[in-house]
Parts: sequence; C-alpha cells; structure tokens
Amino acid sequence: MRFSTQRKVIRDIVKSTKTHPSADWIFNKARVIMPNISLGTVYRNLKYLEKIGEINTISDDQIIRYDGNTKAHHHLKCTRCGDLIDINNYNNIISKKFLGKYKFIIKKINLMILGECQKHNITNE
Amino acid sequence: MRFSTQRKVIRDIVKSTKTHPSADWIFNKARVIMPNISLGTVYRNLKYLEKIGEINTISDDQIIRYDGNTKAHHHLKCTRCGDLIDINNYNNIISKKFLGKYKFIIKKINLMILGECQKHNITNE
DNA sequence: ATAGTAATAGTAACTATTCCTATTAATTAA
DNA sequence: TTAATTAATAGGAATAGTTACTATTACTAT
Repeated sequence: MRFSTQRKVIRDIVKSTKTHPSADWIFNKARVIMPNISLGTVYRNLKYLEKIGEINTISDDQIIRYDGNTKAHHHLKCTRCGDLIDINNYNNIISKKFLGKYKFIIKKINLMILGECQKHNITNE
Repeated sequence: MRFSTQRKVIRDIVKSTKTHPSADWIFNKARVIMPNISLGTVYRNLKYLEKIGEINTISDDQIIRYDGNTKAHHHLKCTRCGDLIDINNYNNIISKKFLGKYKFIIKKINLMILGECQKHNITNE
C-alpha cells in the first residue's frame, strides 16, 4: 500500500485543523506545499482516507466537509457565521433511548445542532 | 401574497409523501399534473416553501431532500437501500443533556442515524 | 380595461464532484 | 542497478444538482 507525498500532505492538512474544511480549502492549503497538486488528487485521496478510517466526512448544506477527528463526536453549526464546533459524543444516550423502539441496526449517529454560537450573544442586547 | 397553481402543486406533492424526495423527483411528479412546469420553478418554490415554514430540508449526501412533515422529528437512513425513515423527536433529551455545557442558542437539532433497516435483517443469518 | 407586479418557462451559468487518460513515480524482481 | 510492473498523479473534460437571468404570462387592485 503506497502512501504518496500528496496523500501524506492531504492527510496532515485535514488532521491539523479543527475547521472542518471543504475539499477546495484543503486543495489551496496543499498547493502552498505542492504547487502542482491537482484537485482530482485531493478528492481521490480524501475519499481514500475516509475509506480507511483516517478521516470522516460531514455532509453539510451541499458540500462535503472533512474532519480529521475520528473519535465519535458531534457538531454545532452556527447559523450566523457558519462555524462548525465540536461537541461531545451523546451516542450512548441516543442509542439507549432509541434501542428497542425501532428494528434498526445502528452504525453511526450524525447529530448536528443548529443555532447561534457565543460569538454573537456576548455584546448584543 | 400569491399562491400560484405551480406552488400549490409543489406543496401538495411534498406534503403527500413520506419518501423525503429530491427536487428532481418532485419535478417529475409535478410534470404529470402540469406538463409545462419548469425545474427552476420547482426549486424556487421549494426554497420559498421552506422559508415560510411549510416544508423542511434534509441535507443528505450532496443532494437536498424535502420533507413535508414540519413537526420536530428525526431520521434513520438505511445504508443498504438508502431509505429515510421518520423517527420520534429526541430534542428534549438532547437539549437537556446539552444545556449549560456549551454557550450556544439552540434553534434546531438535526439527528440522522445511519444503519440497516428491518428489511435487510429478517431473512439473513 | 389598465397598470403594476409576482411568478413562470426556458435556458444559460455556476459549483462541487467524479471520470478519463497519458505520464510519472514508487516498488519489486532479477 | 536496471527493467518490469503497477499505483498514483496532473490536467482537463464530463456530470449532476442547483441557481441565476430574462422575456413573457397571469394575477390583483384600481
């Protein structure tokens, strides 16, 4: 299994940020390090890295966001500034409440809470 | 505020299904009733209907799904057949657990549980 | 009827993502 | 170390979902 320079660069970029970046953002970061890297390579490797469990994807709005944090957790999305903030994992609570009610084998729980982050309610009112 | 025939048709289609359809699906249903309706009209009205709170959107994969059920609820997504199934509202549990931990004003909670639906675990094994 | 305006059809444009192909680079075997 | 093999890449074309644009149509109120 090869791990090309491009693949390493892409993985490191995703792993080193908590901003839940888009492919395009990652592409631009990667270009600084490797000017010839192509967008196709970025997408191909992001898909590959997800497949092997190195990163996760967050489907938000209509674009894919990538997350280097593979520990189970969830997200807050600020409807004002668009920021995604990590929050604790509530899977146990959700699973427990849920268990038995529906005949469904749970594999993953995606929880996204929308609202306004602290930034916006400090100064106002 | 005008409510054109097209707008009525689109709303009725979304309201009358539990399949959480895409814009394209809605467009094709609408064409049966109004052969000249255009895709742009469908998108424009879906956006408008969401704005006035008549319908909701579910952001799944990379396509927008629409939901005529505006009561708070969540979804199961079967990773085998892709079906989206409605489930009860767990907002209270989530909010309560969540409250006080983060300084965030909650507006909406999107919960999507991925796994396998009953269809697939009856016959196997 | 007429004026004013919201909404539409049809199509072009845009954006995110995937696909394709010739070339490059890493690995393996001799 | 060189040759053979094959994974991975760059660059660009293609696709799909969505939005934007514009001339025309159809309500609505006067």
